[in-house]
Amino acid sequence: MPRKSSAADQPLRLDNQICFAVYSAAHAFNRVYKPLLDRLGLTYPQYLVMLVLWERDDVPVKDIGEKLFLDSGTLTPLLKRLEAAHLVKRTRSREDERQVLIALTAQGHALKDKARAVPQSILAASDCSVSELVTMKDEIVALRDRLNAVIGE
Amino acid sequence: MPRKSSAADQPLRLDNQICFAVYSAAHAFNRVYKPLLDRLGLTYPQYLVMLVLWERDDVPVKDIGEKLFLDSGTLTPLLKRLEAAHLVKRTRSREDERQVLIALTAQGHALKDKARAVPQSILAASDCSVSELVTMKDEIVALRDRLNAVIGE
DNA sequence: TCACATTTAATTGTTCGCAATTGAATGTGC
DNA sequence: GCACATTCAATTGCGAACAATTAAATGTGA
Repeated sequence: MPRKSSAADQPLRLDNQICFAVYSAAHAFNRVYKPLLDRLGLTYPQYLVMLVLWERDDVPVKDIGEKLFLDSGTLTPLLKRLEAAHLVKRTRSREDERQVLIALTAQGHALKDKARAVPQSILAASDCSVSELVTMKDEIVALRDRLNAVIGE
Repeated sequence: MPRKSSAADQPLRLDNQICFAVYSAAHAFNRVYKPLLDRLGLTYPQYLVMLVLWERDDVPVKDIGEKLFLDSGTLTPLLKRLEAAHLVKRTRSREDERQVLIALTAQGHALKDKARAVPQSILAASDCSVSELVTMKDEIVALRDRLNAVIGE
């Protein structure tokens, strides 16, 4: 027999869960990005790595991982694919042979100009004012940082 | 030579992108959920499927996919793993042989009680009032729905 | 110096997520 | 009734994401 929906079930309802809101919004973003990034020959995580490198070049894998909250298990194969696409170069550091430094190639640098169109398209798709998005972004980042703080315990 | 940071670069800065806020928050949630869901023997996407089924049982794969924004390529293997864990049963519909109906087993139903502890722990980890979370959730859902509307064009 | 811990990438194995394709079942227009 | 399109799940292949392990380089303490 079907059970009656009870007040005790409310916290378990899908629509009440902020995590699902975030999870499904992340996928929605991914789907909006897909056609834009296809033109650049990048996946979304690859695009994030390129964003990091466009800000600062010649950094160890670890630094990229800290900025994106990703580990080497994710980044190593991703960076190898970027290298195969001639966008980055991977070289062992002279000072510390454990580190692999990631540097942009000329092609990698050049891609930045093509990438400038992307945030504009995303803004349009969001159908939202910049100030609203900035407020939301800050709230989500604050939540993320509180969650990450709990993990480190 | 290193290029000077310019105003034109601002939209490309990682910290300015709401999509990265959402993306990284989703991963942070995942990491907080991990130890909680390990006790239930579920991954996070599996947990989402169970949330759907706890609300309504005996539904075709497609219905689950519409609620979670996932397709059969993701759900079919996931549901087979849930079946292997004796939490659901997959049977072809009599009325429409194309459909596979997903029903909870007794174990699957029983797991709901153990799952009630999860949202409480997440709320605690969020370190945030319920009303704040509800507001954020509604904003994020609204954004997600606008993004999804663009995709369907 | 030498044993030991720490740091850093790489590797392996499992699970998502999705595009593209396949194949069977169903619905439709004529 | 029959060709045709549509619907639905399954499959295949690729790219994340992460846990756990490995291996090499570096740092530290006695």
